[in-house]
Amino acid sequence: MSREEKARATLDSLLNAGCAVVAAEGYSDASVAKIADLAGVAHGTFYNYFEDRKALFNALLPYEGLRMREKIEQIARTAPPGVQREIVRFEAFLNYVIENEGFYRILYEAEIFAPEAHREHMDNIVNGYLGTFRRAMAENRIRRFDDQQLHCLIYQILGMRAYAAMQIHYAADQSEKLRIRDCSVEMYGLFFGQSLLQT
Amino acid sequence: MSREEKARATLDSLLNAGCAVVAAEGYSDASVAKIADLAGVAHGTFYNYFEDRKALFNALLPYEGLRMREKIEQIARTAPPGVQREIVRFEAFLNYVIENEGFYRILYEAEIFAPEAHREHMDNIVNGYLGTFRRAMAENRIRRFDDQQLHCLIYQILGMRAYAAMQIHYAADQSEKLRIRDCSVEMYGLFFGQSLLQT
Amino acid sequence: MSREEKARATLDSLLNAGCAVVAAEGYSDASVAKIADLAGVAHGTFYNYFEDRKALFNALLPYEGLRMREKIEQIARTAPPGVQREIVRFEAFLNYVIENEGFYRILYEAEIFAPEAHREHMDNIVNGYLGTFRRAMAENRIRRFDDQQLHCLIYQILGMRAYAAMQIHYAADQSEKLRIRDCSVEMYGLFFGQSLLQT
Amino acid sequence: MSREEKARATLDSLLNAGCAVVAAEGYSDASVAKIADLAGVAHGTFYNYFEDRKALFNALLPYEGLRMREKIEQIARTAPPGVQREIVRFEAFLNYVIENEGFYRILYEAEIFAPEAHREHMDNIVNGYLGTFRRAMAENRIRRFDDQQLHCLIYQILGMRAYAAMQIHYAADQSEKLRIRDCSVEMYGLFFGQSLLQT
DNA sequence: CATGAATGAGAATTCATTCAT
DNA sequence: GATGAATGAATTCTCATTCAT
Repeated sequence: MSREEKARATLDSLLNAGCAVVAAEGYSDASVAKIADLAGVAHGTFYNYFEDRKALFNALLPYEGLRMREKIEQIARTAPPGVQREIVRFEAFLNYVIENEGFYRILYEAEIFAPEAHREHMDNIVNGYLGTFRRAMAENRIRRFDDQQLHCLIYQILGMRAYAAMQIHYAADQSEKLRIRDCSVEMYGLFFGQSLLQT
Repeated sequence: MSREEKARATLDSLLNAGCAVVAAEGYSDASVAKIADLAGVAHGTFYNYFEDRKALFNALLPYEGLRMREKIEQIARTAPPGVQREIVRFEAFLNYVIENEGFYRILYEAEIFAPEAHREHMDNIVNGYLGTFRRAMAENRIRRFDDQQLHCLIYQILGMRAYAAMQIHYAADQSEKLRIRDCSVEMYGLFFGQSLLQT
Repeated sequence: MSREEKARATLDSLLNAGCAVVAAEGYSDASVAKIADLAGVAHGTFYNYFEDRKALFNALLPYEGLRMREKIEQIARTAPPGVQREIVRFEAFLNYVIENEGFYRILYEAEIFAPEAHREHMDNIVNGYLGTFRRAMAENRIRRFDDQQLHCLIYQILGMRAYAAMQIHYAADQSEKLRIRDCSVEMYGLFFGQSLLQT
Repeated sequence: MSREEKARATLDSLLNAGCAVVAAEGYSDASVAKIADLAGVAHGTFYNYFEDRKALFNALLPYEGLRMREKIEQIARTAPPGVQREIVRFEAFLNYVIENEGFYRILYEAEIFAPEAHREHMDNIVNGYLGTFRRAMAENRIRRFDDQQLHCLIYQILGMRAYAAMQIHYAADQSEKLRIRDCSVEMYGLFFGQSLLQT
């Protein structure tokens, strides 16, 4: 391995260790010592890669969040555009949460412990939806909304999926998670489908 | 003041100080020292009233959350039962968040820092909605759902209002908060109204 | 011991330990850990008495410096006022340095590590001299100087005694220290006596 | 550039960077990292030129101190030997301090952070004065002193100029610095001139 | 020689909690 | 029951130095 490759590997170790520790114990208990230990590097090495603890925290959500968004979009593209695709997107999100147990904490504690990253993550997602909705409006697939309305709409959509994820997260076992997922998708379709159609 | 009254006054001081400090700085930075100082008692006194720091945290949400729920229901009761009332409830919640700036933190950080209280708070609210919806179904005011569906529905409703609150919380100024509130209520009505009616 | 007395005793322990450690190793190597250990208290206790490490450093010079100034003035008062007394004062200072080995570091490193305290210490001493010289001028015991001149004069006097102290501090052994002291006093008299007299 | 020239250039970079950083932040905060960065070399390169951090510190004072002594002597040679020349020397020193703001720290913190270099610097200066005074005595320009007396005399002279420099260093602005300089020279002449003449 | 990532000992500081008064 | 000094484990972060490339 070249020097550069090694550095990249160390950075990845730290990011992965960061994710693992935060997933397991939350940001609050994710000490630099634990993360460095798990990454297999000296404590000081941490600070060669991150300004401080907060900097790692702010790097976690982009690192994991991008992975999630890509996975979801990849699946979403298999569905026909429009309401149908949005429902697939919702389901894909819930599946991601089910399959990546720890992601829930990384994402939902970020508002508190990695506010910059959280804001950016939110903005990214909101912007993605803005584009989707504007296209849909342009093509007359949904009714018209002004920008303010679109923003409020999107936040409420995000709230639905966030709280569906919460419900799943706190479910007792795997089969309950799956049941909640299916039922949430159904309810989401109910809410979502009828409300946005042309009148 | 009798001994008992004095004790109750001290307890209240601590709870109020706890709310104030958490509202201002978040649970994470709400040290026992700060809370005791603000309450005007010695640090040691804190432990005569709470097992430990976590115990106070878990007491905060019931203390403030009840106040909120009462305020909201009081307003909700002025509206005719059914979809209309639920929309009023939603608006009342957003108004509460606007008027009680610090409450947002007490509530939304509780999932992390006061998980027991948060769970109970959620259960209380969910149960409230369960009753409301069951009555509405019994009276044929809304379509029928089974229990699983009701739970999922309610979580999504809570998600909407939580994220509308988030949007308001991060709004730049008061007038923007009010605009978001009004627009969110409108969107909520859109989602909510059409989806639940009898088909 | 009452609670208050105990607190005072702890504070004294810390101040004395601070002096001892700084005297032995210099401010630079005087860690809070070493000082607390020597004082026989927990590390955290240190911070019940001092804002931070710098605060202790700034407390050291007043603590020791006052002791020195009192000792010197007590001796100086035994001499007749005027040039004679000033020479006694100079000698008393050198004796203090000889007898209080560690004081040299506390005093001369303070310019770097406890700048506020050093500034105040200097001002105190300068003001003391200002008074002395103004009285002497008023009584026609020395020639006249304006304020600017007095300040410059005093700084040079302080430089003499500081560097005489330095010479003593680095002397190989006790007898050499004493020789340097006596000789410095003699030279000081030479410089000092002739220059200030009325012309 | 030959290999040797390049090495010399790197060494100079490090020495100049060392001076700059110490002048700006003091020895205490002059980390190897800052110095190497400013010199434009890798951290590891530092250790090809200096055993350790202390070694650089001990190199700084000779590097800058020599420059100062040469400058001063060059000016001093323009004055007639004797008391007159010594006063010019004193003034030249104060001017050097005024013109080389950062030098004050390099010089006066050296006693603590570069004790070997400081000792040598002092010895060099003391020896310079010893020669001067011995010549002056041989030529009957000043009264006679034995070696011990000469040493004490010289230390007190050095003290005067050091503290005059301190007074200047802490002066509020440039014009005050100049006033203090002029007044200090005057007072120095008073002390110095009358005391050393033949009696 | 130059590089710069890795090291790890050690520094300052915080704070929940205890307990003698 | 109230007090507040004492505790000490834990945390974040720094930096001189090393050494494989």
